[in-house]
Amino acid sequence: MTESAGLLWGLGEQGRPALTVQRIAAAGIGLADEAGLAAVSMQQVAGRLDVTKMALYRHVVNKAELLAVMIEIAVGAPPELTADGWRAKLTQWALLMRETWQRHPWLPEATVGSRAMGPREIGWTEAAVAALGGTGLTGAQRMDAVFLLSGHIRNTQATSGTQPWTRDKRLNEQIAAHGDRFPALVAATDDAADADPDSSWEFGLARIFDGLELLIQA
Amino acid sequence: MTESAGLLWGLGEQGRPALTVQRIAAAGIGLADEAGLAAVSMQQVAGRLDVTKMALYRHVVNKAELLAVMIEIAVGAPPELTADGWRAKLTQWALLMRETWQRHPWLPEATVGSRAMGPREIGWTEAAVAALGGTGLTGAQRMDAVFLLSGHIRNTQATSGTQPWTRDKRLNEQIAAHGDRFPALVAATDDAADADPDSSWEFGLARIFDGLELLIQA
DNA sequence: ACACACCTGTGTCCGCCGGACACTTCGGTG
DNA sequence: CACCGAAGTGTCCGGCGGACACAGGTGTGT
Repeated sequence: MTESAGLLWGLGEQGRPALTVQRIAAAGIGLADEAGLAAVSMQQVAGRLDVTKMALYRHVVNKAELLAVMIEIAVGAPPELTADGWRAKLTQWALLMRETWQRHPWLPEATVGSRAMGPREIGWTEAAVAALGGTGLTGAQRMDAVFLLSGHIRNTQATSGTQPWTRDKRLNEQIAAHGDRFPALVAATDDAADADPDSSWEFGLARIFDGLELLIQA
Repeated sequence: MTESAGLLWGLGEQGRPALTVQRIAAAGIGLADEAGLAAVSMQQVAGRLDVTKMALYRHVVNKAELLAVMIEIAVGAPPELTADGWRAKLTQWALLMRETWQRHPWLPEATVGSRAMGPREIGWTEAAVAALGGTGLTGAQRMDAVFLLSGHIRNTQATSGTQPWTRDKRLNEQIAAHGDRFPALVAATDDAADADPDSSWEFGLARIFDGLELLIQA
């Protein structure tokens, strides 16, 4: 009685809404969205919740687990692919995944290496592999195709996977400065000067799909 | 006189061969090769040279510069592509780059993000772009093609870029445990159980080259 | 011959990191 | 009322990158 009365009365000005894994992960995601993955330290996350860093260790066993929960929450529920045909389905899938990764630019960086994957993350892979269902590809080929595609998505995500020499100012300067040593690069970059900055994404996607189509038709 | 005599006499047991950027970078590379990029700290590198960590800062301005020098030395001189035709040339290029990255498994991890590239590293890109010289592709397309290809190399390099769900034991266990939720994955992995572990590499390479060939012929 | 400047390496200090461990505090139950 | 377990805290540790002042030797101008 007394305690439930206390809870009721306390509800209004409840200063501390009780620490949960969800709230901790949300704080970490917010931090990563704003300041990058490197800014996610136990103290920063704790500070954002007005709590000592050690309090977090009551809810996550270590930083890796916090990261895992952050990823699982940030990727969100896997999509339903409504388009017709594997190519349209995979295009839809790639765009959705790209959107998600653009909303959380630290995701590519955080999802490298061997680690525990949550059900939502696996669900995304499931959706892509399922899209290749009626194509006649073997299981290994379907897995490899999804791997190839998602690798490309990761690589064209600016924050982490990207090769710096696509639109890198410093690189272009260096190429120009030592043009005699890199004639092919000078020619290519001159020609590419006013190209769509998103071209690598669409270019790669088209090549991959064309290559897959050739295999499927054979 | 005295000092040259001292130098001569000292030559035999010259305890300290003088710190240079090359020696420092070599120590860093050795460390990274053996224990991974994470093991490369200023103190560890210094310890390997029997020197205080602060001594290193006389030769490199900060850790990022040390990393840059390590990369430039580790990638080595760019190759001469002797094969005939763009496809054979790029295959040769990809294999050589893959060899280099296998010799230094930390390279993929170290070469992400925006950073200063050295002449040797740029030279590798030059070689690949040059291989696409007579194909009729525009400059932007040649750059995008090389970007796509080298992204695939990075992604299939086990240490960093790889998606864990290719041959990950834990993942396969989880798929099996919750098979009802991931029917397409169950089917695909069952079928792929005894596949070549290197299949993703060759699969992706073939798809990319096929896609490029289609574009070049058009 | 001497003083000076420079170059190389060192010691001390700082703030930040992840994390182990022992503690308080408090609410619910016997 | 006594107890227990859960939640949050404080203290400490080793390691990290790096700023800064300093020591020692060596070459050079006077």
